[in-house]
Amino acid sequence: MTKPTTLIEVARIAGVSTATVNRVLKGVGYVSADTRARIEAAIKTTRYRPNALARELRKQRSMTIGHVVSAITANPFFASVARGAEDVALESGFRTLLFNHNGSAERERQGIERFIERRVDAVLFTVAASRADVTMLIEEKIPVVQVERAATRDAPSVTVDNAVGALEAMRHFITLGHRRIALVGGDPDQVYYGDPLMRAVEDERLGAYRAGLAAGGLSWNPNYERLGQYYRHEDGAGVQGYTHMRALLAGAEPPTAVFATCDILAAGVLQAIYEAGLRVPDDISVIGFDDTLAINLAPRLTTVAQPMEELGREGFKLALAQIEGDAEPRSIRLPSRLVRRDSAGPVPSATTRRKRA
Amino acid sequence: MTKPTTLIEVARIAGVSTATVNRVLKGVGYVSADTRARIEAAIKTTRYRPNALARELRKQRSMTIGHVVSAITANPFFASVARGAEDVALESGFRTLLFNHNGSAERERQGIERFIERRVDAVLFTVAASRADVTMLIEEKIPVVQVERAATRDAPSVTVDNAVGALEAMRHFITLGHRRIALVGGDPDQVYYGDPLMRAVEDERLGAYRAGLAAGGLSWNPNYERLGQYYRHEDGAGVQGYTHMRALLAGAEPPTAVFATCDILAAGVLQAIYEAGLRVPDDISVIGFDDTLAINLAPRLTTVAQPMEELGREGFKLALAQIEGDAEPRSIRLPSRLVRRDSAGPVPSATTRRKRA
DNA sequence: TTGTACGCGTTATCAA
DNA sequence: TTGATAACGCGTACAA
Repeated sequence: MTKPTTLIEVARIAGVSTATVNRVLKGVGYVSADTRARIEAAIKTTRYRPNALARELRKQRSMTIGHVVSAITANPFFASVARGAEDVALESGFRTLLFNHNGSAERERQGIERFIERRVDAVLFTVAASRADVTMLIEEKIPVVQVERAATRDAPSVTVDNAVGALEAMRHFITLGHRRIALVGGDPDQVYYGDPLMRAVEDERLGAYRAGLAAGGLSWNPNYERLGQYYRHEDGAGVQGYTHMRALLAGAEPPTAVFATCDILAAGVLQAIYEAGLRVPDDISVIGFDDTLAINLAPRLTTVAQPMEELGREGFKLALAQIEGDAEPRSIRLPSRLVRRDSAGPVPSATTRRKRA
Repeated sequence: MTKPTTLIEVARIAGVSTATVNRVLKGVGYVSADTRARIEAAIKTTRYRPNALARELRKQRSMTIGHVVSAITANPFFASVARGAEDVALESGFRTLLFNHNGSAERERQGIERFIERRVDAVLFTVAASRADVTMLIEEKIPVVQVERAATRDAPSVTVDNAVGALEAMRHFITLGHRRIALVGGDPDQVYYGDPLMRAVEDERLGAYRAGLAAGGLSWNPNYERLGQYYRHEDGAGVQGYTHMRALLAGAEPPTAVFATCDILAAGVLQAIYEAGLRVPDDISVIGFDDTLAINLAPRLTTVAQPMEELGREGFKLALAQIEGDAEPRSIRLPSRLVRRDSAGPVPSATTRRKRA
């Protein structure tokens, strides 16, 4: 509350000009050892702290990047991406301003508005709620980077090759002898209103499931494909996966393997299996996606990991490149990969299954 | 990159002074309908955005509060608290600047340093890494609020009454007929170096366990009390609970109920039980603490919930009260409460147990 | 080697 | 009803 000391005050105490104080502060230019000592003493005794607001106003550079995320509480994925971005930003002397839009385009708009007023040097979208918000920033000439999903091709993005890891998962199932493989996943048509760009994530995962089936010589069974939302913001997470799995178990020929395209869905799948008194992977194998909840589930979930922190780190780097005017910032694509843990095992033999029944 | 329009420019275009523009911007004072229209037109065509940096410098009020958290990725608890604080801050026109210290006092120090330079109006600590950082801010006359744990009595805090919910959990176990109840929890002596204030959380939970035992007429069994860290920042979460539960199961008389004082520990407990081929709650009942992972585990975990978002909200309110100079900001204490789901059931009868063995 | 002085964009006081 | 003008705290070009 008592106002902090200013540079002017330090100068007055040391009996020099602000320019000289600034020289010792920045460590540039010539300063006699004598005056330097006096100034340093003054800085110490007054506990002087530079005012970042004034500096940023003067330099026209806020050293801040805004990071819009869906909702840090809805999916640990976002927390990890945010942390990756924060870490690398800090190293470059930047701070990140985090903002949760919680799925609301209106709220996102307000957040962006404040980012602009705050004169952030760039904005990261770890999934924009609305494409309009992204394009608005582009029009304002503010560097933008889209992480995980791109809403427009007019700004660079760092996305994940979802297919590579998903195909690995499918191959794993098939190698283990599974022939009745179900999918519990996000519906490209429902997620983000089926936007042609945003749905790429779901298209890739779903595509890999189907391609994996074909590659294994298995035919596609519509009853084994359960598509919907990942989770709803209102109710608790997991319910979607649970519901899908219940339906699958109630079907004529339940699958022996389930590929859930999100760990939160996988958690629900495990709950339904548990409730049915079945064991994983003895009766049914499960593979998830993301590697968020995976390590905490029982059994420890085999899952397709996304490089979450790296997404954040690369996102920041792309932003920095634009801030510094580097020519043509390109988009980046990172791989996903299968992490084998304990939820995927050999298909139960007919005898095993009979014994258990 | 092209610099944004300034108020001066708007004034020039509208052919008035900055003072007049400011009047219409703020909606105060007298402005003729005619000039108002001209000014509004100028604002619209130039897409003018006020510069928050300049405003804050001038007003000596950053409308920003810093929020130091342990690590938003280590425990979803922190993400929820952060979100609660952000939500209510936004409503009051404040923004929050989030900072993860990741358990490092040194990193926390740097974060604080930047908060000060940024002239944040207050700082929230959702668990400080070092008491020194809290006291430093107090000396700088910057309002501080401690959330979940207090490192010093010299600043207000919003904490949780851990005992009330924990006792409820113990009573629940006892009502269900359990007599062999184990604890898997944080060790007051290890957590935060056994600091007398910081360990209050663990003291309360552990105390409630013992008190609950006594209240149920049960004797305390040292073999049933497994204390340690919650999780380590390096390796994956959950391992601690898993290890503890393995030991418990290997003992002579395994417990029929386990109270884990953190959902992450509970997740590990469930993993060990699952691996042993036992069922929850049929063979063993489990209750967790926090209500973070709970909803996603199998079976859905009965747990003692902390009002996480409310912790954040109240934390901000306490900070705001200090900023506005309200007399004597008091500390606040919120209740915890048992949330019954599917992981706690009646103690298995001797016959049931024999049949299953 | 050191100092002067202006500008960054707002807010707000005081005159007109 | 409107306008000049002085801060806010820092950085820096230029002068001394």
